Amino acid sequence: MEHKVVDVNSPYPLYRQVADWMRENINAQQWKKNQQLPAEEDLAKQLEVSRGTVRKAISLLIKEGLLIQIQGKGTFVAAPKVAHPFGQELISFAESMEREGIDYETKVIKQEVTVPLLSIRQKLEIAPNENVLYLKRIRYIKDEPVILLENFINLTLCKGIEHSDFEKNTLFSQIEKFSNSKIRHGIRRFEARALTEEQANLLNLDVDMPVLYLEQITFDQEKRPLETSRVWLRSDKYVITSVLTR
Amino acid sequence: MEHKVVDVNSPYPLYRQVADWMRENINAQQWKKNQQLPAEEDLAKQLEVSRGTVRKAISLLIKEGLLIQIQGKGTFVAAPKVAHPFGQELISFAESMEREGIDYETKVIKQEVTVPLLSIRQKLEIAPNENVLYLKRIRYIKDEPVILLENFINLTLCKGIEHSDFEKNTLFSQIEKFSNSKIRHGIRRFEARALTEEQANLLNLDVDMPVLYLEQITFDQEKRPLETSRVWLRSDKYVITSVLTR
DNA sequence: GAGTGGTCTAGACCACTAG
DNA sequence: TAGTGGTCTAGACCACTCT
Repeated sequence: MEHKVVDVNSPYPLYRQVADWMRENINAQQWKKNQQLPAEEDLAKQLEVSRGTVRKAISLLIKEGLLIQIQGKGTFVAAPKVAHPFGQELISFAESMEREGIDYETKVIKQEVTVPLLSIRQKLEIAPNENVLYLKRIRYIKDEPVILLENFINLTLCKGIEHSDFEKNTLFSQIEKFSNSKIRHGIRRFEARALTEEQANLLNLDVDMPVLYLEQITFDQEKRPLETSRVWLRSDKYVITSVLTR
Repeated sequence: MEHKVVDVNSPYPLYRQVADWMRENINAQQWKKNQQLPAEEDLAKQLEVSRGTVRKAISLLIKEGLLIQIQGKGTFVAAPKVAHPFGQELISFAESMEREGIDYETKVIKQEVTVPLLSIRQKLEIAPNENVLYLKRIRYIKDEPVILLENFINLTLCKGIEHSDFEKNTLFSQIEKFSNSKIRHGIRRFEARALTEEQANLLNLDVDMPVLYLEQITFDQEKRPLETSRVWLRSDKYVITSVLTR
């Protein structure tokens, strides 16, 4: 064997290292569609971890829609590739596109420190005099506008973030850097919306074209709201799929 | 103590029994919002199960959005009640409404055995001569139409289901009964759509009102497609929320 | 330092699938 | 019957939070 898959000295937990290794095997077609994986016990022996650790890694990839398990038969690479593993894992659009290997560009339309409206203050649980960073961006795929994003970032928790370059860095990475905490969970709410004229222009769509609209609040490990955002998605260009289990 | 929470002779796994007991405690306000739960170790001792079983139960309720865990602090009842725990668990609209205690009615508009179009056949992986049950229903909440559903059910796998009464029974329950298998996972795809005139009439909306549209395929434990459906949701009346973790 | 959740192990037995 | 995943246990140690 070339080199060990898992490294006990890594800052990442073993099950995450195992999952990353498996995801690589799938992406690189080492493990092909519908192919059966080695038994959990065998993988555990090969990687020199316990079966529980292998199972935890597998369960992550099942959530992502990459693997399927059938009792008595085995573990298999899932056939349909999921466009965006949306409903399960808190993942930014940037992270999702990077994981899928999609090239995209981000254009910042507005970036300013401001005092937000009540509805935003309530979501961020801040006082009337506290500032937020307002960010308005467009994401392009193949030079076509696909996502329009408005973010309101809690400046009390993310001091200094207002000077970041959001065309080069993702919002999540900057939030984790400046808030000195970890993004842990989020709430997303889906709706269908019509576009305003300005938004339609930005997304290169007709005004009465329906788009997927979602509102999101992102929290840190202490359940403090770091950010809230509104997102308009061209569902003709960017599909949101979710794999659910029972 | 009145009686044991878990029963080793039950057909349900222990972690599910523990999760059900916890959900009951939350619903009955025995455990109130933001309240801290006993430590995992204490719960395990009290319920006479291992800590791993308690952790598995807790992780289920975290997926449902009912609990929150913070390392070093504890496990807490989540504050915001989620409208529809959508993105995580494969759950039918009927099940979700029942769990939330929402009263609803179902009206069957059409129920017929038919040979479907190619796109449906592909989703259900059936031959050109195989029949499906086509079902068109509307769900009402407080006498207002909220959800329009079209289902195509694999009749090869669910023989006899075409005579069921779908105003009295949920689709999932009938599928599991007639297919003699268990629904295990599903794929959902979100879009925004405008309504046709007929659909607008059925949902009591204007034609150009955007609605949330979703397509779904439901599979059994062997990954065979049992059903595919198209759903139109009035997002002004029925909110889809999802709690995500990282 | 005490208390909490997060990770990991080694081993056991059960339930389901297939030959 | 052999091979697979599903469940469960008991115990260990680590990382984080709070005082």
